[in-house]
Amino acid sequence: MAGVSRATASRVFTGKARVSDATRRAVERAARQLRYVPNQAARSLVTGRTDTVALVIPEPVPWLFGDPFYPVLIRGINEALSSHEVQLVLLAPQSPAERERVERYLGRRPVDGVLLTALHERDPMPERLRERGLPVVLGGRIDGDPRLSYVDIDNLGGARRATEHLIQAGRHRIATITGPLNRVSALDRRAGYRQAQAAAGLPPLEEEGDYTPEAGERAMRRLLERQPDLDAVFCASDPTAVGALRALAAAGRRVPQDVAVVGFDDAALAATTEPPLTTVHQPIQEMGREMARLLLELIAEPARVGRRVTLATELVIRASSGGGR
Amino acid sequence: MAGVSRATASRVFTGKARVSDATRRAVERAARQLRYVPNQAARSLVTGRTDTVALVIPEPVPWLFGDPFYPVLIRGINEALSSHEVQLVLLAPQSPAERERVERYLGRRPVDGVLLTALHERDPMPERLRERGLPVVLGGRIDGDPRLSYVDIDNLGGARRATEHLIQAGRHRIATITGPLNRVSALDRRAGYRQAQAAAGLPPLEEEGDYTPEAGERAMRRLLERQPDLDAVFCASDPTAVGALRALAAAGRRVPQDVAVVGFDDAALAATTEPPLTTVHQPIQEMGREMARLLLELIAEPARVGRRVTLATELVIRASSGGGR
DNA sequence: TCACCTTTTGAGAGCGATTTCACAGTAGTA
DNA sequence: TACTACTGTGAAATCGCTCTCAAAAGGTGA
Repeated sequence: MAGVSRATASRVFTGKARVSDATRRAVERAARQLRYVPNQAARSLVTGRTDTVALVIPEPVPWLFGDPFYPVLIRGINEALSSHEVQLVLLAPQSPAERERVERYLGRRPVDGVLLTALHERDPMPERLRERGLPVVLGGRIDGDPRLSYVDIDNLGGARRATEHLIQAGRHRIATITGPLNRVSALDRRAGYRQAQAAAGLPPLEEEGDYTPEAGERAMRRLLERQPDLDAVFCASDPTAVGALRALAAAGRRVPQDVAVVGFDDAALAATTEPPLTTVHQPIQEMGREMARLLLELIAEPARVGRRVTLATELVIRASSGGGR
Repeated sequence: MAGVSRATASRVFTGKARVSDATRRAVERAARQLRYVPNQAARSLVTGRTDTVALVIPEPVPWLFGDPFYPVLIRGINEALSSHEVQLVLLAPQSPAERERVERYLGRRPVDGVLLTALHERDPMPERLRERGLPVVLGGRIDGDPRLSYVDIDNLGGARRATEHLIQAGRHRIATITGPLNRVSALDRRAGYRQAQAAAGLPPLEEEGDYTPEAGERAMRRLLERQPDLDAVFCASDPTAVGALRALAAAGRRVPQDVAVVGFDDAALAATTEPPLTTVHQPIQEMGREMARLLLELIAEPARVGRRVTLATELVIRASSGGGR
């Protein structure tokens, strides 16, 4: 319709090669009239690229409690992707069967690369995908093949500084409510707590939670039974801290006068608790950006060895820990 | 490697044609050794199918407040999809620019069909996608081209019954806090409230919210100023009702003795408010199932005319409305 | 005007699968 | 034994695009 060969038309749509202005316009006009859009499958077949990357969120339950973790992460990812005309798709398997289906699906290479988050400690999925030749970047550290790239938050350092903050505020009977201990992030946060306690010569006092307020509340009650005179608690997540605050209120303890509380996440809800929550800020959007950057690198240069990035956390001091250091 | 032609190997992987048991096993063994997986792009090119459908969630902000709306919807969708070996991918554009990119992307037909939710009243996206020949099913009614298929919740009927319930409980000064009025669902719920009020000869008393607790709290305060002696409020969502409860508590009103409260959604949080919330249950998982079913039909038979399904809602009576009818 | 260089364009191969069509075997029937 | 009817398999076309290579067109300077 534009009076040119398929080759030239293709040049207009891919935009790489030079085409004279006149023909470009003719082709574009024809395309508009015909409502023509290049077929993705045919294009992928020859280029070997789909210009799509997947974010796999194998989280069965809550999209993180009322807190915009994924929206922020996604915004960061899209930020890095947008300049490359790469589309992000989400895969959210809600059961083990669906996880397997997602893995089979990804094996057929409908995407150029995969971002994985919310992994458990020894999840085999990333390694299997990498073996199939798919570029993979993890959100969150995992102890495994050193060829796997990841972007992590400095959970250990953040937890250590949070605990140190409590120690410097004069607290001496500091407990912790951990996250689910099959998650590396939970282990790292506990390790940070332990380091700080050990350095100050204080004994650890721990109860396991699972990052939810309900578990946090139960764990706090158990801690109060075990050690009624505790004067501080480091919670491995902000929702956990919310639960702990509830349990403390129910037990008649004042925060921060009787018990200081520190959380982790700097979720939106941290600023709105009563009292406002001292917590560890994690740069979620930057994490997304960095994950996407690494993945694009890996796609461009698949032979590349695994790269690891750890992003710094920052202590945000509010009223729940008894104020500034 | 299996000593057969590509044609036969293909027959094994597609599974449609008959292949002798011996060759099937030989091909499968070879595939396993070679780690061979059919390439999706090449397959799509010839079959014209991608065995993928997209769920587009153009929601910029909260993935619905701490409430698993999308996980439940997704579970329903996957339920209907799983028997057809069709993979669901999510597209979550977080800005107008990203929405456009998603639309361009879908135009290249990387999916067989599209599910759309959380639309505003006059959103042009579904119509544009349908024009491009993409099968589309909407989650939630939209007034537009009758060729568009949708699955809706009976918002009007649910709201009407909720209001009637308040009237039958002897309330006579019943207000409503609506949702964002650019959403069809919010308009329908308001219409249901109005119908019930008009039928009982009661005047409407309305404030606009946006389905969030914050807006609900503000709206409730405004209502109390406008009509201090109101004795009931119908809230267009459960989070809205949570906000309203906060405002009522702050104003010293007892629920349900002074003011009866009814919500809409039957979100998880409805059962845990103080007092537990009377609300309108919507069958989210069934909605997802039905959306996927309609879409699969449409993919199989694209010429099909638009189909509309409305799912019934159900009033769940708890303490916040003063008990049983 | 001619030789030479640069830009623009077209012909055709090829990406990796599926699928049609025809042809061997193999078995069943007369 | 000959004929028919299936089954199972392979050869080759095809899907819609991109990209290499070579030729045509357009410019430049002598």
